[in-house]
Amino acid sequence: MQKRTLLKDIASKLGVSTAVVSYVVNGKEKEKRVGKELAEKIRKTAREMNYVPNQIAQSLRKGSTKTIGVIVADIANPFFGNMSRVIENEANKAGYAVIFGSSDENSVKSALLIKTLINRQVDGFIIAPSDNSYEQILELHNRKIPLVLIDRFFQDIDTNYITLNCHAATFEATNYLIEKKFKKIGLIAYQTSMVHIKQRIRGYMDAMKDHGMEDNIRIEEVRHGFVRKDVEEAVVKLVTGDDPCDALLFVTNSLSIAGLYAIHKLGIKVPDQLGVLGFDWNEAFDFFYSPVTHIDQPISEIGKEAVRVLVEEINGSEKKVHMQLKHCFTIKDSCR
Amino acid sequence: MQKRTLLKDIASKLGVSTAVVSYVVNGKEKEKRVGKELAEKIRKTAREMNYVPNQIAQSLRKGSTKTIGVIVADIANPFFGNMSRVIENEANKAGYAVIFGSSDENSVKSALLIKTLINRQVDGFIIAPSDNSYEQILELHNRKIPLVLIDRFFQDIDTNYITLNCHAATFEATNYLIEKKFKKIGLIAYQTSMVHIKQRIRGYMDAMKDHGMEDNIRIEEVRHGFVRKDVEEAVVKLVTGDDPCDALLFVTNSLSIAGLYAIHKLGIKVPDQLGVLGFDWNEAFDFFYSPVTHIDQPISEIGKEAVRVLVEEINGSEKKVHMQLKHCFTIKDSCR
DNA sequence: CTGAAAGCGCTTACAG
DNA sequence: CTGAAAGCGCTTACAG
Repeated sequence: MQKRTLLKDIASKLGVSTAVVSYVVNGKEKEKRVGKELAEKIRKTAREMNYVPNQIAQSLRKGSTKTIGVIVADIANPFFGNMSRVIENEANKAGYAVIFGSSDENSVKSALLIKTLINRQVDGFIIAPSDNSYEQILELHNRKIPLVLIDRFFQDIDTNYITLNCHAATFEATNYLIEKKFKKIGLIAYQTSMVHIKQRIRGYMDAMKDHGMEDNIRIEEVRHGFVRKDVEEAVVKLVTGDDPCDALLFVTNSLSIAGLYAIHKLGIKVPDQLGVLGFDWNEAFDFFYSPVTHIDQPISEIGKEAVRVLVEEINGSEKKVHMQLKHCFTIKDSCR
Repeated sequence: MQKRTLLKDIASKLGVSTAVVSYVVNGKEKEKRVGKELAEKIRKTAREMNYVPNQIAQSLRKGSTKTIGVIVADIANPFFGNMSRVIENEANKAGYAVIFGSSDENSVKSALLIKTLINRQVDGFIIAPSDNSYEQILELHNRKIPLVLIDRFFQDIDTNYITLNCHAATFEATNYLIEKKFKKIGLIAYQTSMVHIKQRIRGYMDAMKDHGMEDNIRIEEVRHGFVRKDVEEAVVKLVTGDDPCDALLFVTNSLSIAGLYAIHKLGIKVPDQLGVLGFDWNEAFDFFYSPVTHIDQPISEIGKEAVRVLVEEINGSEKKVHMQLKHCFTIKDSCR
């Protein structure tokens, strides 16, 4: 094993103290008024000896690891995969490394991840909080650990958050379906107490009510961990029988995909027999025989803002940022 | 900010040395023969004061960070997203955290990521090496930094690697197409010097030759960073004109998707006018109007083995592991 | 302009 | 059985 160069190796080679070397390699030669030739000599030797600072030692000394912890539901889900990619890029640009963890919407896993990351002294967190993680987030908040929530938030914890304006998204989507003359619009959502889902449901309900269609409101809530099965049952329930829905609105990426599988299996023709409106983009939407009209989240903007706000809090900002960004609406063929 | 509990806080509260406290919280009370009641008292106090060890300090002292660096081409690509998820789970089980980075198949980014992760003292690497990263991998190898390559490898660097047996995969796929009476089978690959792609091309060529079809070999190589455009041009070139291909074989996930877009756009009917065979699973394959027959990689096994082998090397194993796993073959409708 | 020394929070060989 | 002390590799206030 080729030995790593240390600060003191450079210092002893040059017969100076580690302090000067540290000043120079950290670009503080000006304020510490290190001699010009000495500085040059140190830089040259450092380069020759291939010196790279040990960041663990720096971290311990400075109390900052330049690392952020990111917890999402599942990094293999395209929505979170793309989001993670944006966060990674932005964080790296700002000099931070990122440790990712997937909670699977499970509060036990989430608690474990948070604990692990705290042990590792991350400078802050970006979290898409799972159901039942209220106490965990509250504790981070109380301990004043820099934190930005994404995708979801808690109404009575005053953390930073960057989310979609979910109500506006499903409100517009529902209005669009109504405008396209769909009458019996069913909604498929998760069974959860999380606000973002509640808002999505509320947006749908408000649009229905605005058009005097409250009697046609049909909502099915499915369980995490049983998505494929529950969605299939929900679709069957909503579109078969003697008073079937003529359109379905799904409120997340994974629900949309599971819904498409179910619709495909039932042999129902989209959009002739059934209008379909999805949430978040998924490559598969484009390849469905009737490309899927959907709500698009500004993933890139959410990720960038999350990193920006987090870095500001790490640097001492006390102002809490609450952003609810606007969706985009991509019209394809599935509900014309 | 609620102050963090330190080892010495517990020690001074109990009037003992930090040494004993350290022994107890690390479960070494047996071998250090700490008194039973004292051990119990320390454990209780640690719990009450909510003690969690500062892992940065531990790392500095022990010279091990219990962190691994993972570099893939793009974590937002489903293949690498799923792979990363497996690696994350396995690493966490083994007590390691994971720092991810995406190289975008760019050797400059890759070099930067490796440097950053080395500064951060990761205990080892799992890397899907990008084109032109030969020197970087060689240096890691020479410095004896624990390392497992996945998905790709270099023939003349004796690192651990866990990959697919790529030759076997395209060999079988091509044989399948031939068996289904396709005659002019075109291949779309990346323009690269990486062995895994070369092997995939070779598997196709060998199968063609075995059937005396060497004159029908048609290969197009596209550039990273221009996938959508180049693949479209390649498809046009291969399937139009006066001697068109009757089937196309794609050698990666992203090429397959780009190919499906192009085929869709051209209005070509699959499988009647053109057989299609893809690489790696993608949700979109299932939703293409003619679900895509494809080669499936054992992602879960690759990820698990990679972590297992890496942890063994970190723990001192000198034996290099070279595994080329067998693919699965999923038959759908796109080339019957 | 430069250096000696303390200290970040741990672990562990050593002495008692 | 227990404690005092060194040391991991840095940074930085302080003294000269």
